[in-house]
Amino acid sequence: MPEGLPRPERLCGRGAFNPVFKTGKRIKLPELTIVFAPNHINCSRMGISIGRSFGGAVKRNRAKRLIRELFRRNKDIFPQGRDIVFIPHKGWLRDEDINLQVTLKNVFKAKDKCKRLDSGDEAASTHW
RNA sequence: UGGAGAUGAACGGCGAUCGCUGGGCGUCUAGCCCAGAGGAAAGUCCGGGCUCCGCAGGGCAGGGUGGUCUGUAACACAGACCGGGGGAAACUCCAGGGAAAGUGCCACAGAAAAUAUACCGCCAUACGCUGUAUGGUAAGGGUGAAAAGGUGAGGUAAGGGCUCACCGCUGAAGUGGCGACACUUCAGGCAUGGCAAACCCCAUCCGGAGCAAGACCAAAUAGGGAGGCGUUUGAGGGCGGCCCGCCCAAGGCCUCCGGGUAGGUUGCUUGAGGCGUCUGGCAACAGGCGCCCUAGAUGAAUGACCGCCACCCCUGUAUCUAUGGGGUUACAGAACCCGGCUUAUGAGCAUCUCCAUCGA
RNA sequence: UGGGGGAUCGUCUAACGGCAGGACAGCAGACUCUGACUCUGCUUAUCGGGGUUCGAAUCCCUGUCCCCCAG
Repeated sequence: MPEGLPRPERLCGRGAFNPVFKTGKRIKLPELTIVFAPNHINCSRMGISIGRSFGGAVKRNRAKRLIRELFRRNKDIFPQGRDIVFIPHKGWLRDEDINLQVTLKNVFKAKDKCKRLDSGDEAASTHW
């Protein structure tokens, strides 16, 4: 799988973000919240929503870069054909992101299992 | 060597891999090459450029500035100087015009808070017997943040610029300086208590909005829209608020087909640019010559990881030094562009100045 | 990004440059057999830092935070 992240694989504009927020499922982790919805395209797209309350411009850019890097390096963990939005929480960025990678792996593995068993998206969000 | 003050520059370097943004080349796709955050990019507190409002008119209102001169595109900025405060000095701080144009305020306390006045006092006179009345006085006490020149001497019933000397103040003249102002002489005999960051007066400056300005392309939706000419009348509208003044302008005629939302393109980075040098100037700065091109995103690019060197920190061995581990630091991220100001900041570096000590 | 407004007890609010007041809340006491109501008393505040002034919540400068508008 290529490790690039060109513009078609990112969410741009309010028109791309709003359907995800309206119809998407949410997974809440202590570090961040993940919202995802199916998009009817082959590849999956990602976006980051981060408000002013997270910190200054340096902190926000830092968080965005780290999340983008994580997504780009580990595309195979994430499900295909989804729009995924990451919302980092306030106290993040104090620790390293190694833990986050592992937890994300676990999350989506569990989700795949549930999907196979229940053949639905609903089961994943309850545990996390 | 120690302490203090002022100013300036810069915050790792090289290489490899995977990514992002812009530009160029290319068979326009694969790919290759080049470039890619700061001194504050921040706050948005001032001043400009640029764009539109037709031109950016006059007065009033409103707002800014406030020692002088100079610099500048302009400034609330900078430089030099003047005056005052601080410091032993280098140096530093000051919204630093006008209180005799007018209005207002000065709580409590105090006799009195600004045309002066008199609580305790002091003195004189009268009555009277240790007080009362009248008059004089403002030196002393007391109040207050502030009490109507200060100190000393003479004088006086007691006192008082009442008189004198010095200081301060005010006015006039002269000299020096572009000027703020300084100095000298003479006169007045003390008059203008403070607050203008209270209203205000004086001088001077300011048209409004802002790149989401503005220009262009253009799905959807509605059916009209746009441009030009022109007369009577002057409705209505526009020119930051009001008035004046100015302009557009209904109905008419002619010409044309567009309109403008979602979205896109542009504005968008060559500029009051930077560096070096010479000349003028005390300086800020200006001028001449030469060289250079140095981010341009739009859910918003500058990241991750590895190696070597450099620097810093820590622990043990060790004490010239070597080895091991960790870190690349603080504040912080361009959003039309400049000049400032303010604020946030870690460890240092360089230059100059002053003081103290030691040495020659 | 640009433009405008604001910050006062725990909460809502008032103030002429001169002792920061009121209501609710809290605490204590009184009343009551007890509680509620009522009464009395107390506690608690001018967003931070400078300046002007004798004196600042108020005037000026500067920072922090919040709200609104344009899109």
